[in-house]
Amino acid sequence: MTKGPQFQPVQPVRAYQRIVEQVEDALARGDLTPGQRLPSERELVAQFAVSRSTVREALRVLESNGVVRSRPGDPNGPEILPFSQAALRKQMVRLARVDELTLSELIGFRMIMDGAAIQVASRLRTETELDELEHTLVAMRDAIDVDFAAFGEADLAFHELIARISRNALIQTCNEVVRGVVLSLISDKIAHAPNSRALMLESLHHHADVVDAIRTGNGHAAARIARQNMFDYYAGYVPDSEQETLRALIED
Amino acid sequence: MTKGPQFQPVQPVRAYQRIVEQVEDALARGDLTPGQRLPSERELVAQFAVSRSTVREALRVLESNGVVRSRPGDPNGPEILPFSQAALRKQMVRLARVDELTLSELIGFRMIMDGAAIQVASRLRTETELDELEHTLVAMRDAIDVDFAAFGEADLAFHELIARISRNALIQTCNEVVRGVVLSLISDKIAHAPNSRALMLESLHHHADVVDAIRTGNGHAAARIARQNMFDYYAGYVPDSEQETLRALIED
DNA sequence: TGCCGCCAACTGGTCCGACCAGTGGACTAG
DNA sequence: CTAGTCCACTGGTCGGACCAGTTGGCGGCA
Repeated sequence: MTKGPQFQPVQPVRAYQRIVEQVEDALARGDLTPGQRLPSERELVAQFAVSRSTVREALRVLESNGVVRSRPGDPNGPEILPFSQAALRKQMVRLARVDELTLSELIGFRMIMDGAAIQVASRLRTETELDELEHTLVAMRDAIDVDFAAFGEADLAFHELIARISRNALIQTCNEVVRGVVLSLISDKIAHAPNSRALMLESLHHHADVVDAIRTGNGHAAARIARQNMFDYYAGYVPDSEQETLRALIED
Repeated sequence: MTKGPQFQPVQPVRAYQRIVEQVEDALARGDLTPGQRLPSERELVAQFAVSRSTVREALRVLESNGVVRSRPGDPNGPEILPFSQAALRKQMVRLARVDELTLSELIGFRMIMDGAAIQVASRLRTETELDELEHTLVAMRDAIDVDFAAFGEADLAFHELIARISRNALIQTCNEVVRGVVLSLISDKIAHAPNSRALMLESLHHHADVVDAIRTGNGHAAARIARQNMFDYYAGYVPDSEQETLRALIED
C-alpha cells in the first residue's frame, strides 16, 4: 500500500478558462444575475488584461454553456441569461447518439419520471390544481380535431402541469428534455401513423383515468396507468428485444 | 386565425457555429469517432476557409461541450473524446445554483431513480448479478472500518451495479450525476456527522434488505426500502418544510 | 414645439500576422 | 543499436485591422 502526499496531475490553465471561471463564480456568488450585462469585449480586454481573442474564446464557452448571449451591435454588451434547458438537452442528445442510448432506455426513463411525478402529485395536489388538470384534458380533446402537433402541445401542457404539481423542478426539466429527445427521434414516425386519431383518443382516455386516480388520491394506480399509457403509446417503435425492460416497469 | 408560410425569425449564423455543427454532424454520422484526431488548427483554417481565430472559437465551444480536447504541442491535433458525464454534471450544477434547485428536489430525484432502478433490476437480474450484489455488500461492510470516503465509494459501486442491472444507461448516468451534485453540496456535513459510523451501519442493513427483496423478486418492496433508506440518510439535511414532498415518495 | 430622418460612435464577427513555450519524431553521434 | 540533440510543428496568446449592424442623439423639417 503506497502512501504519500497524493499529488494531482497538473494541467496548464488557459487564460480564457480563468475568465470563464471568474464569470461563473460571480454568477454563483450572486454578483452577476440574469438580465444583467457584461462589459463590452474591448472593456473586458482592459479589465482582464488579455487580448480580445482570449476574451472572445471565453465568451464563446460561456455562450455555448447558455450563460450569456452576445448580439452584434448591442451597446449594452453581452447579456447574462437565465438558466435554460437547452444546454442540458444538448448534452442528452449527444449522450443519446454517442453513447448509443437506445430508444427503450429513453422511454423507460420517461415512464419512471412521469409515473413518479404523478404519484407525488396525487398526494400534494390542491383542489385548484385538480381543476387545472381537468382543463388540460379538455384542451387535449379539442386538439385532437386540429392536428397531431396541437395534440402534442396539449399533452406537453398536461405533463408540465403534473411535474409542477409534484413540486420538483428537476423532474420537470428531465421530463421535458427527454421528451424532446424522444420526439426528435420518432416524431415523424408518429405523425405518419395511419391510426393517429385512434392513438390520440386512447391516450386521452388514459390521461382521464390518471386524473381520476389522482382525484381519489390513489397515486400508485395513477402511476401505473401512466406508465401503461406511455408503454402502449411508444412500444411499437421499440424493438421486441428491448420491450422486456419496459414491461418490468409496468408491474404492480 | 392567421395563415401563411410560417416564417421563422432569422438570426445570423456565426462562422464558428457552422464549424461546430459540421464537426458534431460528422460525429453523429459516425464519420468521426472517439479516439480519432482532428486536423491541426492551421489545417482546419485551410479546410474551412476561415481565420484561425474562428477555428479556435469553434474548438473552444467543442472543448467546453466535452467533444474534443486540445493539447499544446500535440502533433496529432485535437482529440475526439468519448462522452463523459462531466458536461452533464456541469449543467446540473449550474441548474442547482442558478435556478435554486433545492436539496430536497435533488434527493427526491435520486429516490425516484434509484427506486425505479431497483424495481427493474429485481426483475431482470441474473444469478451472477445477484452474487455481485452480495459482494458489494461485503465491500461496504469492510469499508465501514476504513473511513467515510471508502464507504461512499462502496456505496457508489452498489448503486452503479444496480443501475447496470436495470439495463438503462440513462438511469445510471443521471444517478451518478445527481449523486455527485448532492455530495458536492453536503458531503462535508455528512463527513462531520458525530454518529457517522451508526449511519453507515444502518445504511448497510438497509442495503442488505434491498438485496434480499431483489432475490425474492419483490421489486416493489425493494424499491420502497431503498427510498426509505435514502430518506433516512439525507432527510436530516432537508428543511422541514420540504420534507413533505419527500415523504410522498415513500408511501406504499 | 414636436416629429422624423440622418449620422457618428459604438458593438460584435472575422481576418491577418506574429511570437512564444512546449511536444515529439527524426536524425546523428557514440 | 542506443542515447542525445535538434527542429519542425503544435496550440496559446497577442495586437491591430476592417466590416456590418445597432443605437441613440443631433439637427432639420413640418
